[in-house]
Parts: sequence; C-alpha cells; structure tokens
Amino acid sequence: VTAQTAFSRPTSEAKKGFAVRAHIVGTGETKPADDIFPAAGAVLSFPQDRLIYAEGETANVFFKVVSGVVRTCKFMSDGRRQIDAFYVAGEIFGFETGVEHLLSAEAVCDCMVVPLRRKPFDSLSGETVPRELLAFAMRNFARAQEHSLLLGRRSAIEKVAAFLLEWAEPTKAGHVVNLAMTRHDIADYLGLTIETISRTLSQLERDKIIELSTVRQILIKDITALRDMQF
Amino acid sequence: VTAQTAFSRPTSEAKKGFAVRAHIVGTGETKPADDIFPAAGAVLSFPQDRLIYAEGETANVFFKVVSGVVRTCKFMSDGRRQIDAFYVAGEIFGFETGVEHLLSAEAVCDCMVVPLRRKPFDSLSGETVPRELLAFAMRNFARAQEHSLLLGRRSAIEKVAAFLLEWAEPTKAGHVVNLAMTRHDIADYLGLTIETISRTLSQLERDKIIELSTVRQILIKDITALRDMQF
DNA sequence: CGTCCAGTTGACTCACCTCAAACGTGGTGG
DNA sequence: CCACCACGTTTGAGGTGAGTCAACTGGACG
Repeated sequence: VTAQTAFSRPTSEAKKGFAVRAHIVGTGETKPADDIFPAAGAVLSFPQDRLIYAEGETANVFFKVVSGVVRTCKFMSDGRRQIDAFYVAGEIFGFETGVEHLLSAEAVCDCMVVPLRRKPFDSLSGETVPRELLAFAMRNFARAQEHSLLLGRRSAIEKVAAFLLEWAEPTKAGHVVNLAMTRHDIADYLGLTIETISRTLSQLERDKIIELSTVRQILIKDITALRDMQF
Repeated sequence: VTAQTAFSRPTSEAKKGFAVRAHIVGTGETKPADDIFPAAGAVLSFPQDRLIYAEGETANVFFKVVSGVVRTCKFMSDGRRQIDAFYVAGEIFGFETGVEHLLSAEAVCDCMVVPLRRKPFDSLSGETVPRELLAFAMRNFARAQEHSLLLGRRSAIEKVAAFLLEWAEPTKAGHVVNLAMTRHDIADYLGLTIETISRTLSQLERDKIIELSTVRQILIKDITALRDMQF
C-alpha cells in the first residue's frame, strides 16, 4: 500500500492567477459550518470508482467529503462523460434544487463521506434558510461559470494550465500537484482526450514549466508561465 | 422601426427533450416573486450592445429584465469572449456572491431592466434569507452545469440543436425560434465561430430539419430530429 | 519474472477554425 | 423611388489543433 496523500485544493494560493476571483475569497464560507448541516448517518466509505449516487436518483441526502476525492459527472448515451467538479475533504456535494440528482457522484479514489440531512431545508420547513446556504449555492454557481469559460474558449494547453493551477499546493520546494485522479478524469473534466492530456503535460515538461516526478505527482517549476496562459 | 418581438424562452416546452431536466420544472421559482426583491430605482433602458455593468464592477444592485434580452459574458485578453447566459423578460441577472460582478452584462437588443436592491440580503441584515432566493441561486447553478456539459462534450451540430431547443416557442404552425441575438452571440455562447454556426444552420436546413425564414427567425420542421441529437 | 493496465508516443484523420470573397437586407441620401 | 452603402451573414478553400487508432512503455503486483 502506498502512502496516503491528503488531497486538497489550496484555493487562496492557487487562485492568485485569477484576478477576477480574488474577491470571492473573503465573501463567505465555501465549506459551511457543521451545525447548519446536521449529519444524517455514520461516515460511509467508498472504494475507488464506486458510484455514490446516480443521476436521476432521489436526492434525500447530500454529502460532505471527509477524506479522498469525489467527482460529479454526467453521461451521454454514447458513453461520453463530462466531469462537472471534483470535491475534496471538507467540501459538500449533491445539494441540488430538485427531487432528483442532476449528476452522478463517484469516488475518484478510496474516500469517506458523511451524509447530511436535506429535510431541514425542504419547502416544508419554513420560509427562510440560513444565509450560509445561499452563499454556498452561489459559490457553486460561480465555480460552474468559471468552468464554462474554461471549456468554451480555451485551448488544450490553457485548460491543462488552469487545471494545474487549481490543484497546485505550495511547499518549501515550490508548487506541487498531487493528483488523485487519472488522465481519464482530467480529460473528462477539461473536455479533452487522455492522449491530449498526456501530450500536453509532456509538452509542458519539455518546455521546463513542469516536471512529471511520478505519474501522479507534478512539480511546477515555472508557475508564472502557467499563470500567463490564463488570459 | 420593425415590429418588436417579445423574446422569450418557453422553458417547459423547450425542455421536453431533456428528460433529466424534467423534475426541475416543479421545483421552485426561476423567477422569484417581486416582493422578495424590492426595486432599487426606476426602469432603465439600454440600447443594443450597451454595457449594463462590467466585470469587476461593484455589485451593489442586480437586475430583472423587463423587456428585451441581456447577455452575461467574460472576455479574455486576446478578445475571445464566452457568453455565460442569456436572460429574457422576467429573469434576474447580476445577483452574485462577492462584492464585484464576475461577468459583465450587456444588452443583446434594446431592452429595459429594473434595478433590484442587494442590501436586504447582505451579511448585515440577518442570519437567514428567503427560501426562494436559494432556489433561484441553485437554479442558476443547474443551468450553468448544463452549459458545461454542452460546451465540453458536444459537437457543433449538437450544440446548435440544443440552442434551438432552448429557444423554440410552440405556435399553431409548429415551433419557431425568434432570435434576439446575432450569429456572433450564438457562437460565443456555444464556444464556436460564426462561420460554424452559419454552416451548421445551413446544414440543418438542407436536411429539412429547420427552415431559415429570415436571418432572425427559424422554423423548426422536425423537432424530434433535434431532440434525438441531445443524447 | 510475467501480467496487467495506466500512461505515453506516433501516424494519420477530421471537425472546426481562419482567411477571404460574395451575398442580402435594412438604412440613408440623392 | 432607386442607388448606394454598411454590416451581418453565407459560402468556399485551405489550414490546424485535437481526436482516433494503434503500438509501445513502465510501474505495481502477484
């Protein structure tokens, strides 16, 4: 068994490159406090690639990631997949408008999640909801908007650069990306193929911008170059 | 002056093709009741292509469309533009998490909007917010997710078909699309070029699926064929 | 040491983009 | 009322970025 990496997404650092996002940081909780989301059961474990809930399934509960990484995605009839978002420890997923989930959720790697109760926020339970919940929903909206821009108007190398910046963690030895996901996941998140992901990473390595220390760990040698690709 | 078309987006009808969306319909108000959004001033008029607010501008107020169509978009430094959404009469835009707008908003055609007050929902004014507001934010989130799927994993013809279904209005003579926007707007919404939009529409016309009655009006002759492209 | 599978690389293809020219419609002025 | 212009749109020809298909590599594991 290999050493377990604590995957995370260091928002404040990684987003330095996104001037337009800077003001979000101070706005509200991306990760709402526990007390407004009562747990609906014990912590659940899911092995890698296990389905947590399916698109169309009744959305009685939603979840908070305890450890590991979760992806939410949609499938087309011919098998094409679009990954909408990745969620790391502390983040909440599956909280949706309707009675059914719009996307499915799967474990990217072995992970643990805690189910949260939807009931207190259903239409039966009052006219108002906690402010934090609104901030949370709107943060999700903003994230989805960013993703749309990424998917619509960026080249492969710009997409990959954005992805690396999203996951870069600062260390004493520089910025490092520990990948919980496969090339396939990255491809379906960025709207590319695994071959293009691989070629683009190799290209960035040849250009001395990154270094592929292992297949799941990337060292960022020139973060400025990556940031310059974002505009 | 040409006759004014009342542009609209007949959600319930147009979305028939989207099985996965069906359950949204009964969920909550996409267009919140007036009383939870106090007007912050008189109705404003904007001529075609006029900026309503810019990306980065302080978001003191947001808006409700009275007539016409509004687009929200982002620009990249080299001029590439991604249109995030179009808003028609009754819809609300510009309500965002942070202190600044993440996208700019512009008038697609001559339009009128009413400013709404943000204050009552700021962090100063209490611990809870109206439930309707949460439903609204989450509806926006769901829409953005749909758009991500569209942009990431669909071909040009599938994108155009989805766009037409989104705007198709049922009439006694069949489904009709009245376009408030130029080919350029459509292209930037779908992540394509104007030439591809034009060619794809011509292709659909050759295939007897649509008919370009004028440059701004499209008759849908075979809506089933369009729906079959969605999965 | 062999198997397996994720990842990489190469050769080729194609969907969409780019550049350029032609078209058409609405508006303006003679 | 018609000629002309401007600009959005259409169409064509050619280029290219990313996809497809296929072979190879290399680390993990038995």
